[in-house]
Amino acid sequence: MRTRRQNLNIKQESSVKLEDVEDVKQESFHFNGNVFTDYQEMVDAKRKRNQDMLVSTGLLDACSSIRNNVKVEATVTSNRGLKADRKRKPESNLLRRKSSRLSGVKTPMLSVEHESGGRFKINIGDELKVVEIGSSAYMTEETEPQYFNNRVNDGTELTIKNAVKFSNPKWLKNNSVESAQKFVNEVLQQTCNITPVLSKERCSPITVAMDIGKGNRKGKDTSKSGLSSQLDCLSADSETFVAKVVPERIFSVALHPSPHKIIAVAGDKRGHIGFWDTAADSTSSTDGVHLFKPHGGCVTHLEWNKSGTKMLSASYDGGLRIFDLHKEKFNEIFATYDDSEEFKAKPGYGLDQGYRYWVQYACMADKNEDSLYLSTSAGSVLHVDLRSKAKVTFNEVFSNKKINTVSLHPNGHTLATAGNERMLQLWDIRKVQSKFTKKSTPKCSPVSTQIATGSINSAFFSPSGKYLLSTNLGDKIDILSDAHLESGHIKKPTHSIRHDNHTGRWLSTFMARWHPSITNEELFVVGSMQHPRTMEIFDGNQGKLLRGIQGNAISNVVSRCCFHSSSEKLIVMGGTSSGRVVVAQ
DNA sequence: CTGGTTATTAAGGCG
DNA sequence: CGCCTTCCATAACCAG
Repeated sequence: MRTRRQNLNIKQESSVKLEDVEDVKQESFHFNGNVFTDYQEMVDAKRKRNQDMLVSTGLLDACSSIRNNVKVEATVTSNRGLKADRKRKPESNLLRRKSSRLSGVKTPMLSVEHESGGRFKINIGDELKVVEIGSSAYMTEETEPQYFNNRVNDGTELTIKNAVKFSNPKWLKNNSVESAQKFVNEVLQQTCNITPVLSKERCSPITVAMDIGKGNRKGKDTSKSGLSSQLDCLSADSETFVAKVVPERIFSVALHPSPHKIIAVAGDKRGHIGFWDTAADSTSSTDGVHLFKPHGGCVTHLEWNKSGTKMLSASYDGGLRIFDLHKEKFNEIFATYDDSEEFKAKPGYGLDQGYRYWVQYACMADKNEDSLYLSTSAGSVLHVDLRSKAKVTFNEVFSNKKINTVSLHPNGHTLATAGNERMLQLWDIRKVQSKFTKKSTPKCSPVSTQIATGSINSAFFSPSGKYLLSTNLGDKIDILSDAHLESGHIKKPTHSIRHDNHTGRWLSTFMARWHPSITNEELFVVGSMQHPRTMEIFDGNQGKLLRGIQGNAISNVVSRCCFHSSSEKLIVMGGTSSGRVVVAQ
């Protein structure tokens, strides 16, 4: 908006200037019906008009009062969690990129030949010498990725020990491997051995009190219902609610389903996955944080299975892994490869199209780790069924542009895709599947579509299947009711909530996400650009904001959020672009 | 119509 | 504290 206005101003100015140039010849200047012989006089008159306008409309006062009120208190960044070990920082061979232009260095014939994953190949002058520069602080001069797409290994099994060791050494300690091993054995495994009590008490659902959607939450005593009091209680005020869990920007978050322990997981830009046992002994040096690096690129999705024994991780590097806490491995279950001869035996052979092709998103179909849906930057959607012989049961182009998320309706056959083509599309998977097996049928088309005014960051079906929730760059959060029953063009969302989704390129995009439990009220959580930094909880039925969580623990924009699966206690987590995780409970 | 350019965004690191 | 870098984003705009 500001940009547009600025551009407009520039345009107006420049057009005025052109007129002025004309006027110079006649040596008179026109403004507002008056003629000026002196250019400066005309400019002054114009400035006075503008100033009067600002004063008379009260804009100046409003601006200064807003500025005073909005003045953000400097937040103290938490020191909990991962701590950098300066001694371990690689010293001399560290190459940091510096701007030659800004430091006034004359450039020879420089050209960037190729850039990928932060690695540059630069041609210098006539020699065409290829230089690679590691952009990441810990990357040394060793260059060519050892494995396809910079993956951490060739797809063979990945032990806890190695997963820890692949992490950026700057954030590791001497005992990191042992403490991670201990965490898996003593915390994760034991938590999972206790039978969940969730299902038993699910029959007493908490209900939404109708009076809490009215903005400020004053009627505390009138609403005694479980949910509203829980919403009120949610707090992010304590320093113990935040920790640095991964070194870099968080792309994905997940909470372990155990009702006994709150274990938060976050995936970052470089392929790290950090676990945080929020109840860990505060005397421990890492505050219960354990770092692994099973991937070579952004970890775009993390998802636990129902029992909490396995966790799927998906990455831009094209690899999908399952962290199995009993096997104690981060094993690759599927990975894309190009059509090089050496990969012929791999199930993902020939999928990778090289330049600008990557796996954007992957998720389980109904928490089943054998059935996975993937979306790619090229607009294709794949279904990977590990039980089938071919593994890839379809690979179909659904869009001309990148698809950001896929979501399967609980009915098992309606798939929602959303992406940069500004379209939300619903597909009948059964038809796509049959098209893939019998190659005769024509191009498959979506059952229904909804057009958005900007790229769509995400679209998810609610756990009950009633709603479809999408977050788009037209600054809207849209809720569609019974979208899976629609056909053709969906004209209007049931609720359309204005929401600033303009995160820019340094922050992960917002994706509003549902509470995973099926209850009467369907809640969703989303990050926000608001000051002070906020996590927002909405009521999906009403499309209304129920609670904005703020507090000392939230010192950055929380880009990615999720709920704990417990239907008894509300627990929300969020991840920021500095690798910090907030848990509000 | 399309390929190229630029503004925008937040936060950590470094001097 | 102030400046610089980050960079697998998007959108709007502009030139060819």
